[in-house]
Amino acid sequence: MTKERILDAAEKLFAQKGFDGASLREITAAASTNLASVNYHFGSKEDLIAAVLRRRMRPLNERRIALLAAAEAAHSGAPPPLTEILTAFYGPVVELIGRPECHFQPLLGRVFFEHGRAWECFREEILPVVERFLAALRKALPHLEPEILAWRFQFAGAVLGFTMAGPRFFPLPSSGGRLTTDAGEVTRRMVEFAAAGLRAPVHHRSFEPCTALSPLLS
Amino acid sequence: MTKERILDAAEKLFAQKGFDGASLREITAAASTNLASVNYHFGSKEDLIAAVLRRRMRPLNERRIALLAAAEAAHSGAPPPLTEILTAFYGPVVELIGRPECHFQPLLGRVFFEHGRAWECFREEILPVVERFLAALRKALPHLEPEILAWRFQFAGAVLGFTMAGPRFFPLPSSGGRLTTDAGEVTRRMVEFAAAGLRAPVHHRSFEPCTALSPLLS
DNA sequence: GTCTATAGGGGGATAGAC
DNA sequence: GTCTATCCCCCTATAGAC
Repeated sequence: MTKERILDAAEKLFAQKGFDGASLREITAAASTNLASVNYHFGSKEDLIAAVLRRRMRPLNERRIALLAAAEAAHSGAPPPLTEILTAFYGPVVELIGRPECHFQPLLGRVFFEHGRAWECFREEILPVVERFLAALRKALPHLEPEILAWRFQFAGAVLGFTMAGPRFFPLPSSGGRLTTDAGEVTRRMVEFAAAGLRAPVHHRSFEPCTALSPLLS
Repeated sequence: MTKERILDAAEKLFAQKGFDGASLREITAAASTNLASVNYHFGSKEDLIAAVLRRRMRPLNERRIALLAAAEAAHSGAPPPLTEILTAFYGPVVELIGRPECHFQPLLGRVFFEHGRAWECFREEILPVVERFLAALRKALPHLEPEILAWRFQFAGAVLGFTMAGPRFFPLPSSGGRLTTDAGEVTRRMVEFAAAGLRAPVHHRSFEPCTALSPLLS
């Protein structure tokens, strides 16, 4: 199917060069078709971007919700452990690493910095998921102020978004070369980091002693 | 100075529209000058991007190193607490929020997804800082395997990069509207999240029970 | 140092044949 | 559905006057 080939090529090139950086010309060339086919099948470049995002996000988000519901059901009413909630959120994305034909992961980080159709589409797709997971987290962490929980879930999302762009600080000379890309391993590391972060004690107004740094904290 | 006006306009427009999305035409128009002045002062668009990044990153990174050194000195040899190390890393960036003429923060997230000169320049500037902070963290967390520490510091960087793009999941209906943008408050929340994440217990191979999710973890 | 003018290429969109 | 050809716009870079 031409439509699928265009989506595949667009996903790959958008991931490599960004939404602005990849032209319809190179996308259609990579898909072994012509410029006009994009407008025939999708209408415009912006609509193509939205289609690329939606194709992956819809099943992804359904799986997230299903995993969360399964975790909740397994604990029959009691809130599931943070690790399970976070695994339901991260896991379906990290799984994509194992699919060589899928180049969606870097887009997941990029959309955060977009302002047009790409962001609107992503926001539409992700908002119900965020609401659903925030509700589960509120039950698991009832002592946390909603605003602090909201910040911390944003942080947890950041961990995912950046990790999916590839570990770009590394390899450093001092980190001894490559980092693992095993999906289960990566998920575990993100989950243990974010779970601890979500559970962190809340410091109101100050956590002394930060003597040398106090001017920073007003 | 024309050169400064170009840098200011470029920073603002790059932050709003991305490096590809902002054209030299609109940048020079915003800077009340002409196209040719960019090539006169900087050489090319890529060189302008590098100049925009370096102008902010150099003092920023010097301040990070100085704050870390001060924290280490204040503890006379003993490793400083994680909160101080992280405050030295985050603080100088978050401080920029208070400077309305500075639009550098979103760029800090964007560069992670770039592949050309922008990334090379960012990498050059950030690598010594990463090495320096990793060394400090190794002393503060000597039990952590270097590879796990490297991943976790990457996560800590992700928290910063995404937060500087603005809390884009929010405001959600359920989060009750706006989140604070107070610099000290934001720093504290990032620091407490990341400090807990860095200190998290390490789960090798599995953290049961994740019954409903076990297929995810291979 | 600053400008105008233009070269030269590449972009998205579309008309119209097949 | 698919293609070629083309329109028209905007891009970066540069030459050359002042």
